[in-house]
Amino acid sequence: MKRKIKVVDSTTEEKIKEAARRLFTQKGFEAVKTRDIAAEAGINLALLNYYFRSKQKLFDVIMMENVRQFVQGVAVILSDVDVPLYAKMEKLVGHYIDMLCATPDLAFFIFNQMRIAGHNDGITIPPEILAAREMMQKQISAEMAAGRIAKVDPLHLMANLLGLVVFPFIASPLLKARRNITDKKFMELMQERKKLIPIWISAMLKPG
Amino acid sequence: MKRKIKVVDSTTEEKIKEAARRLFTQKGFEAVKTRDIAAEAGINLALLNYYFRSKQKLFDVIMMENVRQFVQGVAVILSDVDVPLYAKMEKLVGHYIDMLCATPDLAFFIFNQMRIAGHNDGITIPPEILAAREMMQKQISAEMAAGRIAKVDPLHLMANLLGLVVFPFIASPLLKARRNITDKKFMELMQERKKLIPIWISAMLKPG
DNA sequence: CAATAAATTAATCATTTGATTAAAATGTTT
DNA sequence: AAACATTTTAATCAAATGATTAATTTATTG
Repeated sequence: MKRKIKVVDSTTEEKIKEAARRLFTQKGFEAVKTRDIAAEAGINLALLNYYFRSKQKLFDVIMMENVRQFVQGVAVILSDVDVPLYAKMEKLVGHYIDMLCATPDLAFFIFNQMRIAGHNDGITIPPEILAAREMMQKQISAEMAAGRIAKVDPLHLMANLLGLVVFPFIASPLLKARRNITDKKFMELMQERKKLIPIWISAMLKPG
Repeated sequence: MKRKIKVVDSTTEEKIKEAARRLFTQKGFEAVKTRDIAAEAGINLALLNYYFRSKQKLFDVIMMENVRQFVQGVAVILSDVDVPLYAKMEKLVGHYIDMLCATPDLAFFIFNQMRIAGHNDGITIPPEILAAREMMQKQISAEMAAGRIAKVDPLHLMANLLGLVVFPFIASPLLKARRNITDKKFMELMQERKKLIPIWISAMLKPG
């Protein structure tokens, strides 16, 4: 049967996927029961298996889409050799903060899955990201060689940059635990960080 | 019955707790089955309930001990008003990095639980930590007022400090995904960070 | 040693949970 | 409308899972 042109995509399949995405991203694979998904989506339990064969298959779909969302755009930004390092950093930070403001649970989900994967078999980092990272690191190394930034292991820089961007979202319950930090205030602070993080990184990188 | 003096504490109760700690900390509550714990501990399934009443109760014990471990010492370091800010930072960073090197999964476990708690009822931050944080923030505010450090929301500083320390452990699978980063190399880099993070933070804080 | 308490085991229960099935409802085609 | 395919539903299954029980073994006490 030919699918109708999806306008709002409120098809059953999509309802299940959206419910599953919310729950899986928030609670992880094991904590979510197929009946939870069915209830959240407002559909019959059997339809989950009708459309996705199994809970695991459904999760794999969500997982793939989540990884793609987390990764999409980043490779493009990092790979562009013409953009100087500082501008690239600004772009990257802005991109990630915007994304995490929209879907705050995403970071946790991704890193959790990587950790689980690490405990089991191998880890699957999208190759585009690995490539983009190599390119970024070459650019960093060049800056170091030119003496424009301090010489430290590039991994430190990657960790610092990502950590400054991502960590507040992972630790948001701790940070919000102060009375005067509302959700709104938190988001404002994250917006501030778009400008602050590149400045901070630059300060950290001053040679000497 | 009087307990024998615990020498190595290889009692059944302790074996269960250690197995449960490993599994819960690594995989979370839902993913761990009581039979997994029994197998890991090498004991009969019924003994788990004999000693801890239920899976939930056992988890609560582990949870409390994990939080305590994550928090212990920090309040002491932060609260000492006599120690100047920079020295305090060095102590704090060293303490956390040492702890996370010993038990790398701990950070993830803690933040995950806080997130889950946040989705449900309220969040429970140990009051000692809240108090210590207030005190630390006062000290920071004083430095700002004296013009010795840049004026930004203290929450940024807390996020930066914690993020620089904790994030590498949360993202270690990503960071290790490079061929030349072994576990040993990773640990060495974390040791380096003990000295680097205070320097970085100082650079970030330069008023100006 | 006998008696009592504590620790351990195997078997079993009652739910939960992922998945399937057969029938009913809805939609599409001719 | 008749025939057919697709989607949805209620009922059910089999395995997994947290927990309990009754019996057995081991340790402690009088």
